[in-house]
Amino acid sequence: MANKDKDISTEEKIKEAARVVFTKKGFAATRTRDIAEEAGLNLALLNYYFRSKEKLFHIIMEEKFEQFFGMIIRILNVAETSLEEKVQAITNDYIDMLLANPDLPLFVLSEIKNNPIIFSDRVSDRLLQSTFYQQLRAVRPDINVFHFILNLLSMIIFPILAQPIICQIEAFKKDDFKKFIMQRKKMIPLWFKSMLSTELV
Amino acid sequence: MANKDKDISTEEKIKEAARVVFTKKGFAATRTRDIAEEAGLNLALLNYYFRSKEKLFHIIMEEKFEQFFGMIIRILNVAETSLEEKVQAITNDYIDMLLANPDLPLFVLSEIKNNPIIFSDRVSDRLLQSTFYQQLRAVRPDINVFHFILNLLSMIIFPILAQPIICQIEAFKKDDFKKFIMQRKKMIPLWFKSMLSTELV
DNA sequence: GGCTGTTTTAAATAAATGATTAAATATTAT
DNA sequence: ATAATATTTAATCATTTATTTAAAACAGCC
Repeated sequence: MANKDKDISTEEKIKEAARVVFTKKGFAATRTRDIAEEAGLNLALLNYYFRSKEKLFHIIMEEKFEQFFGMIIRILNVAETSLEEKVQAITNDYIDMLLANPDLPLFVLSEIKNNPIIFSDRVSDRLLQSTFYQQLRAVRPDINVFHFILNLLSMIIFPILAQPIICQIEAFKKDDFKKFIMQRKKMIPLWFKSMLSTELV
Repeated sequence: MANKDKDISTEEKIKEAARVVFTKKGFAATRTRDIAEEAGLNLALLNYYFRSKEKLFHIIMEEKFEQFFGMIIRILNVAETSLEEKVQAITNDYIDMLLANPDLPLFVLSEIKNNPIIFSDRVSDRLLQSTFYQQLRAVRPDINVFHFILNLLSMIIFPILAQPIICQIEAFKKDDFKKFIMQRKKMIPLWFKSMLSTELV
């Protein structure tokens, strides 16, 4: 084998370019030439290192799915933390992650819709067996607590999805958007708590 | 001019097929052949009636943007209704519309992101000048009430976006998803009210 | 029926794009 | 240093796909 440094370097350059372009434009809209250009490399190298556009895409997609779901699952499954602590942790860490990866949610939602494979690691099951889920059920045995999980994720993720719309509002420039989202770090846990104790008439 | 009925019929057949395919797959992933096939018509007719794939797409896109934003803007601008009534109306009507058009939100978000044009009718400005916005400010002058608008839309729209994920959960079959969303019609207004009266520490 | 303009069709064209090849260059091992 | 191996490049191929064309089918009208 040749120089390991260089091997990793070009292969990783391609993957990094693929991450950027695929998550920004999705599978169908990205051309292999876009990735090669983003990486500053010859087009043929994509097929040399990864056999095809599809194979490269699958690698990136799996990575991104793990990035999207992994953090949620891990936090919700911690046994020692309280409900409030989990909400706080999700809100904080997930907002930070999404601000650093604003293309991630739309990418994941789009590609799952195009190709609703059964998740290899059964994300959904792990969610339903999480300690968070059990803790919620203990507080609100009267309703399907999946509503609350969805509300929490909605309030965190949707504003990121809507960023291109929100940023067209006069009052919002690039910087303001980040500030606006950061404000939510404090408020979402409070709102969540209020919702959780809302009586259904 | 020849038979008007037939003119409208084929032209409308193409538009209807284009609505279905474009909203399901987005611009890049749909081939003109897909639309022709969906319409049951010869491929060349697309270019005969509409000059190009792009021109046809723009027509559908404008339609869909109006469908997505129009109802919100109209309800939020009614002068006579109370805050509670507006929340109730948005929740009810918008959930119904989205259940009938589940591909709409992802389509709109994707295409706006690809091409963040300034909206011709200034959706964002109309939102900031709506009576709903003023009513919210009257109740909560202490914080940026755009947070509340976003929370409301998040809780309504995000579950539809996440349907392909949600429906992989064992407990959710197609029918259950609709029931689940319908339950939210009653709860979202109550949750919203709770959030609105949440004190920030 | 025959003329006129419109609509539809099948086939041709041209551009875009994923993939391959063969030669050139660089790296490693002997 | 030299052979062997691995990587990179430019050019090309093959396929897909949007668009055009030219002729056929059709409708309305005198």
